This record gives sequence, structure tokens and C-alpha cells, in this order.
Amino acid sequence: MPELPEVETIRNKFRQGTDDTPSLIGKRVTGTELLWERTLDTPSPEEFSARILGQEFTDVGRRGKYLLFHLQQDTLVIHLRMSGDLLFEAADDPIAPHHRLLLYLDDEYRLAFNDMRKFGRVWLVKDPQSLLAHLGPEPLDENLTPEDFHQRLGKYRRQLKPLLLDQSFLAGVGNIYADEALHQAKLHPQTRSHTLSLADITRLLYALQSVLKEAIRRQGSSIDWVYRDGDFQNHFQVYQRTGKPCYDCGTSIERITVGQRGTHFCPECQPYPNDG
DNA sequence: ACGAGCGCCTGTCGGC
DNA sequence: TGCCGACAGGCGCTCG
Repeated sequence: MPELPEVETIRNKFRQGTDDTPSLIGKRVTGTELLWERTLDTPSPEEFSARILGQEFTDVGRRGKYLLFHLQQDTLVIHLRMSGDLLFEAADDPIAPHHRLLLYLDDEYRLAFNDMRKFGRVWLVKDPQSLLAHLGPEPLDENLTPEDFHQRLGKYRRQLKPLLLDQSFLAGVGNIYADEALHQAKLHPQTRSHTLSLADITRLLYALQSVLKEAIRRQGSSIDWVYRDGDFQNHFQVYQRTGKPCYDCGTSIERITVGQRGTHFCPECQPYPNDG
């Protein structure tokens, strides 16, 4: 579920702290509890516990949708997938449903990885580069120019929507923000990537960046019961607005399936290109 | 090269 | 009321 803006919001929460959550930086891991074995990808549970105990958090980063919790000797890498969340709790709070991994901190607090659908994964590695090597550029990297984007897009003859969701093409965009950015750029989700003009591509890159920045500013999107603090769900133009009028032209928003993902768009503002 | 199908999981919602 | 399918923010795999 969480995409770049939600992951960035969580990263900021644990790096800087909030009104009710202290920063993780400087806290020491004093205990671990693995409640669902498959949540831990690497290394074995025994080695994980032995290696992480005693280490202090030194920084919290993000690459694409991966959270990077830097420790003194290792990096704890977490991917939240569809339903993962991270919670800062008192060490003696009752263990909530769907908690999968607990890290006790200085015997006073704990960091809880909660993940209803169990798709999320955790790694403890010396160097996260090997895990992240497959990722494409960060969409908010200011060095990513429309010309770069043009060149990357031209290498494929793929539908735009699945291409934007491909993390090796661009890191961090998921189903919500792909639909929102394509609407802002006035591009049909099934447009073939190699048919776009430089003007189209410039508009698409700008739309991706402005949608992601605005979502980060609003602390992400809160759907269901996760990420309650986010506000961006109140500003969706197309996502989950099937049958409702487009704010720009009044036409009913349509929902189709593209690359096996629900896809929302305005058939008037985002017409299917004539050449397919 | 590209996309469909499926597996991994649990939960909610709408239709009958 | 209960059952059943569709769907959900992700991604890795196989198969044409």
C-alpha cells in the first residue's frame, strides 16, 4: 500500500520524532521478538537477534518504497508492501493484532512492525546497496531532467501505467500516485511510452513531482485505518472516484484494469491516443 | 520485450 | 443471516 509519500512520512516521523514519538536516533536495541517468521527475509532469526542487539540507530533514510534504518554496524531495511505500518509503543503495551516483529529500545519503548496481510519484509544487511541496485531513479531527484526521462521512456514500448509502477524504471510510485499523475499530465494510462513527445514527457515528470510533493506535504494518504494522519486522500482527482464527475470537465471518472491493477482516469481529459 | 496469470495473506464490502 | 466473489496502497515468479 504505502507509496513514496507515505514511506517518506514514516521516515521523517522516526528520524525527527513528533509530538508523541521521540526520534529513533540514538536509541539502542535491547531485545527482539519475531511473531511471524516469514516477515524476516535475511538473515536467520537467530543471527538477526544476535547481530542487532546492542546496536544504536544512527539515521533513517528511504530509497523508493524501502525504509533504511541505519545502525552502527548494519542497516535494517523494511519494505511495507500492501499493509505494513511501523508504530512506536511503550515496551509493556499489549501486543496488538497483526504485529509481526518487535524491537525493544532501551527497555522503555519498542518499535512494532504491524502488517495485516504479511506481505512486508525485513532485512538486516551490512550494505543495503545489493538490495536496492535494481531500483530506477528517485522521481524527486532534482538531477532527473525531462531529457533523461525522455531517453528512459524511449527504451520501452510499454503502456505508461505499468511502466510507472515498475520500480526498476522509477522508484517509489504506486497505484494511487500513478493514476493521479497521469490525470494531471492529461495522458491515458495505456499510452505507449515511445509515442510521447518531449512536451508530453516534461508534463508527465512535472505531474509526478508535483503530486508526490503535495502528498508528502499532506503527510501521505490515509485509507482504511492506516496512516491516520495523512490528508491527501481528500484531494484525489481520480483515484477511487469511479463514476464521480471529473473536477476539470464533469465527465464521469472511469475505472479499467491495466496490468492487473485498478486504474482510474477521465476519458475526456485523458483520451486514448489515436495511434494506440 | 511485454503482459497475463498466479501466489502470497487478511479483511471489507456488496449482491443474492 | 450467511455465503461468495471482487477488490485492496506490492512485487516476484512463470509462461507464452
